[in-house]
Amino acid sequence: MTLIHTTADMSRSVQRSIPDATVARLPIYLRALTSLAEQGITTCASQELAHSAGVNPAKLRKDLSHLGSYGTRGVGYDVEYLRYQIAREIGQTQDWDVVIIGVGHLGEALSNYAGFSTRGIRIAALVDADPQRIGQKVGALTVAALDDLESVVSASNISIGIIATPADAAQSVADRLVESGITSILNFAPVLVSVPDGVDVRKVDLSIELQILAYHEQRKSGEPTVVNV
Amino acid sequence: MTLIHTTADMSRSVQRSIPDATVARLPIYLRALTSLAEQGITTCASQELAHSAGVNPAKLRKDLSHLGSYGTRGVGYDVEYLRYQIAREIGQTQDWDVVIIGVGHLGEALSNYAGFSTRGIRIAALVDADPQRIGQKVGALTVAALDDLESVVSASNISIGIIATPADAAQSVADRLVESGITSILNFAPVLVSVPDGVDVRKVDLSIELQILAYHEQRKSGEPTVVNV
DNA sequence: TCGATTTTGTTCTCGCGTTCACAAACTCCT
DNA sequence: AGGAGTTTGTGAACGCGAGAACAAAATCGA
Repeated sequence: MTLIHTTADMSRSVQRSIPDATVARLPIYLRALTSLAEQGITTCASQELAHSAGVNPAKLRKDLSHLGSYGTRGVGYDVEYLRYQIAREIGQTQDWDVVIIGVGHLGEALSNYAGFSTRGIRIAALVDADPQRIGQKVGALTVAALDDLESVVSASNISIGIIATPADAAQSVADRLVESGITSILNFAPVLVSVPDGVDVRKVDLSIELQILAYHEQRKSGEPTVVNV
Repeated sequence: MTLIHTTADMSRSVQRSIPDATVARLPIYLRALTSLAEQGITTCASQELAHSAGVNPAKLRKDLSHLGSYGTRGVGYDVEYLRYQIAREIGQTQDWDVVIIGVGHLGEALSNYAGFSTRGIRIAALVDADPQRIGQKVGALTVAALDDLESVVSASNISIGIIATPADAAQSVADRLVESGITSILNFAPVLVSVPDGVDVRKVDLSIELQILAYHEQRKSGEPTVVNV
């Protein structure tokens, strides 16, 4: 087997820094592989896998090449083996505990979202500032007080925080998450939160997604006249 | 066969094709400008605006230059004027009607989301397949039957569809949206939907966002101790 | 064993987006 | 009026990612 018997050269700096664009696609490949496995398919070529993931075969192969050589030339990829390798790479061999701050409609929807559990995401705690909300049950969880955020985080194995609060509370919540040792944040509040270096923030902005669609919609309906010869 | 039209007429046909990356940031600038206006600020330099939008000043200026020359050298930008110009460009001088398909937890959260109305997004209809859900009220809206999707869309001015169904229903819903004349879709279902050319689909995948964070989290905690084979 | 076939892993090229750096243009002050 | 000080708009350099094309490696058949 051609294992990458790394020469001492690899030990410098970051062993393998996978490009961001690739990292963002690995979960898609993982999902596609899981789907193939459920259909009883044990081997697949980059062609098929790329198609069911909606990407170019060359891009798929280049993405996978960042992880190592897990395919066999002339044959393709072993579905189960590749699935495991990707899962290991993106940390899906373990569960990741998450706290949701802000149990409004969105926070509640997130805590009820069925898709998380099969992808290694576990909602471990809910936190809200509203005294009337505190103590209420959402699914199997009880809403804790925002004041107790730090103790909630440190009492469990939580490593990711989801901000589902109104915009004006987001920065303060982010600060307290960082204070509690959280270094990964998913922010749904429509505001920019600033955090120290070393903390990752991803932002999901529902309004902006729709505004982008509206822009294109306007262009489509607006001026079909100018197109010519 | 892929048909590639002559590129010679590009100079005229697309009068102003704003780069995608810029379009995605215009709503952010708009939000920042609105915030400045609420503070009574009437003029701002690219420096400040860029800071409150979280981008590089040069990038901001280049983005704005795609819309036209709305600034004054030596002075900066008139907040209200620029705000209007961006709003006009991205179609926020009018309201955009949206239909949500799938009134589960997520669909309900979206229909209650307060942030839409101030950004020109109006939830105009809700649709679900579950007979028990049909006829129920969510806010001011009544849930319509999925069977009636086409008539719901054509009876109103709806131009954008939001898919908030389970994954296995998404493609079928997308097909029917396209059939109804919808050309802009926001897809929350964790599956790739394929649509004809001319239809825009944006995808929001909550699991993937968390999986990306988990990947970085793993790298951060995993190996500050480097390999040494 | 050898050639034909298949499919991966990688190299190369191209285009887009980001950022720097600077000229153009505007205001203010003397 | 003219120079000093600002700030925009844009040309140019750079880096990253996408996709095409090809060499390397594995299987299969004679």
